[in-house]
Amino acid sequence: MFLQYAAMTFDKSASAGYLANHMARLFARGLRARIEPLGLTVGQFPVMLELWEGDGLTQKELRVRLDIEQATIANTLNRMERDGLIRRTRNEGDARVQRVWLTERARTLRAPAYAAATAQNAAALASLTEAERARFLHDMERVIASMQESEGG
Amino acid sequence: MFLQYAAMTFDKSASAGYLANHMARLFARGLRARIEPLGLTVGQFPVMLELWEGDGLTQKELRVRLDIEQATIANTLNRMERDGLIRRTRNEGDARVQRVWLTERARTLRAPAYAAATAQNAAALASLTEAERARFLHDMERVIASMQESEGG
DNA sequence: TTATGTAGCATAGCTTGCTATGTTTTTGCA
DNA sequence: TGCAAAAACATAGCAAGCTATGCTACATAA
Repeated sequence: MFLQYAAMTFDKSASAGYLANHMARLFARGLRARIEPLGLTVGQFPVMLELWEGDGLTQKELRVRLDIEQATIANTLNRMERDGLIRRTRNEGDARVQRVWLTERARTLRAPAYAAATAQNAAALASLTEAERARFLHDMERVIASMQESEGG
Repeated sequence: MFLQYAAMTFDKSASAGYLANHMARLFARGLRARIEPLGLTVGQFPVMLELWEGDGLTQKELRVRLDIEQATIANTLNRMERDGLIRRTRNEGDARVQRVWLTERARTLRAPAYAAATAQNAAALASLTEAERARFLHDMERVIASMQESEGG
């Protein structure tokens, strides 16, 4: 009886995938509201994080570091170039490769963007203690690692 | 010095929002691969979970339960009707309201869809103990609740 | 050297999320 | 009763994710 019951129900609030999706949408909503005044979008944000740490990266380097598909990064870079956040140059020595550079405007956004992301993270983690936050981040990393493994092999 | 350093850097692997987004994308990739043979998509899946528990819900009821925007659920329902998963009827008594009903085909997908979601959750949580999983799900619910609060007020 | 394969990027077309806005029906109040 | 506000849903248009496919440049092997 119990097994049959278990097979016929699915508690969404006990589903990691369901909760992860909901949590990520709420993070995106909050961050979107905070960075919209800066002229940034939530998809551009992770690219900016990489480039603020050091630009001149190739499209492939961004794709690998951010773990997104090649077509996704290509389209995001198109919008970022359109919006005046980046410029792209061809690589000498290998004409297939392009390098991505921040514009001056993009550089000025760094501090307020960090502040926006930090504020959103703080709001999200408000009810957790410092120890619980560290543990929670670590658990997310473990879950990410598990899915990356089951993806690759 | 330390504060200045902290203000000028942003460790993405220490950012809850960054990790939540990455984790949710990996969940979606895995679930997409598992339910694609069933003719279901990741956006339709949460709607199906609600309807399998009892159909005849209104669009507004789905919107509130799933915490997505009205336009999003409207478009998802359009695709589900197109794909033969649901039918919509007008509510007697209030012509503005519609009720959503599963088709026979949609009902047959319940067991294999539950199995797919369960398998994806298991793969994701493989490296966590049973106690850690429970704690992790609970922490996600707390984080979700915090963001919903800061949204509403 | 030439043919074949691979690497890097672009493009087409889809889903799923969002905001903004329009339409119709119902409600509520003067 | 009639009119304004609100409620429920539809639609337009954008961002960001995906798969599939195409193009060009480079590498490699016969």
